[in-house]
Amino acid sequence: MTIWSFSQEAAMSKQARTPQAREERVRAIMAAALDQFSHAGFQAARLDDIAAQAGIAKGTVYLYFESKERLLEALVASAIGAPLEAMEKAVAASSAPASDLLRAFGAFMIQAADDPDRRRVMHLVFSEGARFPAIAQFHHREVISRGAALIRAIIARGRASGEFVHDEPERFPQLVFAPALVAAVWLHVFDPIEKLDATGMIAAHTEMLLRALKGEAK
Amino acid sequence: MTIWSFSQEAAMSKQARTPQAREERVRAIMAAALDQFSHAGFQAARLDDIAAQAGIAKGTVYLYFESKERLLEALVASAIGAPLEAMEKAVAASSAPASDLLRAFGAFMIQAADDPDRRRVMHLVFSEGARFPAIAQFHHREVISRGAALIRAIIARGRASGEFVHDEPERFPQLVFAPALVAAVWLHVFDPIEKLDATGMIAAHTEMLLRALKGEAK
Amino acid sequence: MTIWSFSQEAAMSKQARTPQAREERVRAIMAAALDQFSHAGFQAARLDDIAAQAGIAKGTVYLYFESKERLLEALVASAIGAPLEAMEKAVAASSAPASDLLRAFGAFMIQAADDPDRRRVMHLVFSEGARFPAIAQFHHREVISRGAALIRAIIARGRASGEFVHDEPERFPQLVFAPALVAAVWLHVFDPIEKLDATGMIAAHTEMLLRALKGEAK
Amino acid sequence: MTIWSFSQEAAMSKQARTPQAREERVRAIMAAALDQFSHAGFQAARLDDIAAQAGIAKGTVYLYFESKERLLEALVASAIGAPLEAMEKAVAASSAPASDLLRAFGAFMIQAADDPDRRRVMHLVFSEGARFPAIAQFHHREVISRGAALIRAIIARGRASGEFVHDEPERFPQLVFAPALVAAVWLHVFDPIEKLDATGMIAAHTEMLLRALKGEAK
DNA sequence: GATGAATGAGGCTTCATTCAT
DNA sequence: TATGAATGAAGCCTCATTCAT
Repeated sequence: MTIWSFSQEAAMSKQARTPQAREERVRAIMAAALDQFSHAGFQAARLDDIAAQAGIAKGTVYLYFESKERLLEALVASAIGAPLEAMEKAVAASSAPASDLLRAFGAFMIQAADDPDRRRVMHLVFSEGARFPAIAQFHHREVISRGAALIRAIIARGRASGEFVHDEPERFPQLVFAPALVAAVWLHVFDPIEKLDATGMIAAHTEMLLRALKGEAK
Repeated sequence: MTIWSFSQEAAMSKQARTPQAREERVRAIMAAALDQFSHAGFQAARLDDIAAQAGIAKGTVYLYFESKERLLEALVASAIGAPLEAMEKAVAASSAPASDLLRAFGAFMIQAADDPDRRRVMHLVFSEGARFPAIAQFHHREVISRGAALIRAIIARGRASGEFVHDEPERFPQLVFAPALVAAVWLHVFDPIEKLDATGMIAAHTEMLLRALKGEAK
Repeated sequence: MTIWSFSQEAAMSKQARTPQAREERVRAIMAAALDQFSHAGFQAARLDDIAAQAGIAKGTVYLYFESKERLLEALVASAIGAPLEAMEKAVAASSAPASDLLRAFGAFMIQAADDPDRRRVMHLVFSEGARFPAIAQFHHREVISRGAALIRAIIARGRASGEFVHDEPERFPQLVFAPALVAAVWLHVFDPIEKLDATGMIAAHTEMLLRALKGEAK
Repeated sequence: MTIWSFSQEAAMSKQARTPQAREERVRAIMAAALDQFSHAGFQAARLDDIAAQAGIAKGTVYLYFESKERLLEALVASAIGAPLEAMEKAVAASSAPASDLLRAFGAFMIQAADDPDRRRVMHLVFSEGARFPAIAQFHHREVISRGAALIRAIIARGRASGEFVHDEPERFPQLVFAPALVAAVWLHVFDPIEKLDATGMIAAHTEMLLRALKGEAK
C-alpha cells in the first residue's frame, strides 16, 4: 500500500467518488431531511441540523441538492417505493376474488401506516403540498391516482363477478384509503394526546367496506 | 344622519374603542391570519401581510395578540363554533332512529367540509398541530373527542335498538369522520390537480356506513 | 352646586387646569421618569411604564413634555435643588474657619449621597451625559462648576488665613468631590455585590483632606 | 512571496479559519463594539454599525458572540488586562517603603486613566453595570476587589513600618481610587465642556494621600 | 386637557446560500 | 469533493410619537 493509495482511502471516507458512495450520501441527507422536515416543518427545519444529522458539513448538501426546496421534492419522490407496483402486478396477475384483493389492499395500507417514513412523507405532502405543487403533483401522480386506479379495478372486478353489488368506491376511491390518511395525520398530530391503533382501525375499515359493498341495504 | 349611517361610521372608524369595534377588529385580524396561514403555512406567513390584509398597521396586531403563535392558537380556538353542540343536543334530545342520527352526522360533516374556513382550520391543525401542541390539544378536546363521543353514542343507540348489528365505529370513531378529514386535506392539496366532490363523497360514505352497520355479509 | 360644577370637579380630578395642578402633574411624571430611567437606562425605559407609574395615560406625557429626551433634560434640570445655593451663601456670609467650611461641604456631600433622587440624577448624568450634551452642560454649569468654585473659595480662604498650607484642590477641585461621585456610582452598580457606607467614606475623606491640606509631610 | 506577505494576506483573508485569524476577528469586533457602546450606550448602539466598523457583515458577529449582551460581557471581561497582576506581584515581592508602593499605585492609575479603552470599559461598567449584573460582578471581582486588596495591603504595610499613622483607606479603599473613577467619568462626560488633566489630578491626589496618611492633624 | 388605539420605522437575530480554502 | 466561515435579506416584535375621540 502506497502513501498515495492510503491518502486516497482516507479521502474516500469523506468523499463520494463512486456512484455507490454518492447514492449512500444522498440517502443519508434525505433521511436526515425527512426527519427534520417532519419534526419542524419544511420552513422551520434548518439546513444546519439536516447536515449535522447526516454527518456532513452544511455546504456539502448543496453538492447534492440545488436548494432546500429541491431536497424536499427529491425526498418525496424517492419515498414512493415499489409497493404500489407490487400491488398493481398482483391485481393484474391474480384471479383471486375481489374480496381477497380488497383485503390485500387493506394489508397494504396497514403496512404503509406502520412505516414511519412512509407516514412522514404522507404528512409532509399533506402539510406542504399546497405550497409546493411539485410534491403534490408527484404524490398525486405516483401514489394517489395509482391507488385510485387500483381500487377502481378491484371494485369493478368484484361487481363484474357479482361479489359486490355497490359501487361507491368506484366514484370515490378516497373512501377506501381514507383511514390510511387518518392514520398518517393522527399519528403525527394527536398521538401524544390519544393513541390510535392504526392497524386495528384499518382492519375494521376493511371489514366494514366488504360488508357495505356486498350487503343489501335493508 | 341616521342611526344606520352612524353605526356604519363607527364600524369604519380607525380606532376600536368600543367592545364591538374591538371584537370586529379581532375578527378581521383572525380572518386575515387564517387566510395567510392557510396559504403560506404558519412559519412562512408574514405578519406584514396579515396586517395589510386586515387593513391595519403591523404593530396593531400586537395590540390584540401577544405573538404570532398566540394568534394561531386564538384562531383555532375561535373556529370551533357551535355546530357540534347543536348535534350533541339533537342526539341527546331526539328519539329518532340511529340511522337518522348518523345521516344527520353525515350532513354535519358535509356542512363542515363545505365551509372553507372550517376546512382551513382543520388543515392548519393537521399541518401545524405537531409543532404547536396547544392547537392539537384544543382541537382534540373540542372537536375530535366530542365528535368521537357523539359517534359512539349514536352507534350504541343503534345497537341497543337493534338497528345496527356491528360496532366497529364504537372502537374506531375515526372510521366515521375519516372522509371529512380527507376532504379538508384534499381540497387544500390536491384540488388543483383533481377536483373532489366532497359532498358526494361524504354522502356515499354515509350510505356505505349504514349498510355496513346494519348489513349481514352474504 | 350645579350639575355643571359637579362635572367640572370630576373633570379636575383628571385634568390639570390650575397652575398648581399642572406643576403637580409635571412633578409626578418626572418622578416616575427618574425612577424608570434610573432602573432601565434612558433608552430602555418605556414611556408606557413612566406614564403608568405617574398614573396617567401615555399620550398625556406629551402634553407636558415634547419628547422623551426633553423629559430627561427637564428631569436633570429640576433636580439641582437649592442646596448648593445655601452652601454658597453660607460661605459668602460666614467668617468661620476654612476647616469648618470644608467640613460643612463634607456634610453637604453626605447629604447628597444619602438622597436617592440626587444620586440617581448624578448617575443618569454620568451615564447619559455623553449622549445628551444638554444634560452634561446643564449639570456642569449648575452643579459641577458651582461646586468647584465653592471648593476653590474655601481652599483659598484657608490658605489666606494660614489654615491650609497646600493647594492641590484649587487646581483639582475634583479631588474634593470625588467620593461623592464614587458614592453615586457605587450605590447604583456595586451595592448588590458589596455594600458601601457612603457617609463613613465621605467623613473619612473629609478628615484626610483636612490633614493633607494642613499637614507637613514628615 | 515572503513570509511577511503571506501572513499579511492571511490576516486580510475574508475567512478566519485559523485560531489566530479567529482571535483577530474577535478582537476587531470587540474593538468596534467598545467604540459603539461607548459612543451610543449599549442599548442605542446598533449591531449594524459594529459590524460595519469591524469590516464584516452583520450576521458574522453572531458567529463569534451569541448576542449583543454577551458581546458586552466578553468586552468587559477581555479588558482587564494584566496590569493589576503586575502591581500585585510588585507589592508582594518588593520590600520598598509603602510610600513608594502607593506612588506606584498612583502611577498605575495614571496609566489606566490615560488608556482610552480602559476608560471606556470603566465608563461602560459604571453606566450599564446596574442593568447587566454580569459585568458589574466581573468588574468588581477582577478589578475593584483586587485593587482594594492591594490598597489595603499597602496601607497595612505602611502602618506596620510606622510610615503611615492613619488608616482611613483600609476601611475605604475607594478613597484611593476615587480619582481614577472621576477621570473615567469626566473624560467621557464633561471633557468637551472643560478639559481635565487627569494625570495631574491623580498625581496631586497621590501627594495629598501620602501627606494625609503620614501627617498629624495640627 | 386626557385618553389610549394606531402607527410604522427600526433593531436584533436567524438562516439559506455562496465561496474561499 | 468537502468544508464551514461569511453573507445579507428578511421577519418578528418594540415603542416613541401621533391623533381621533
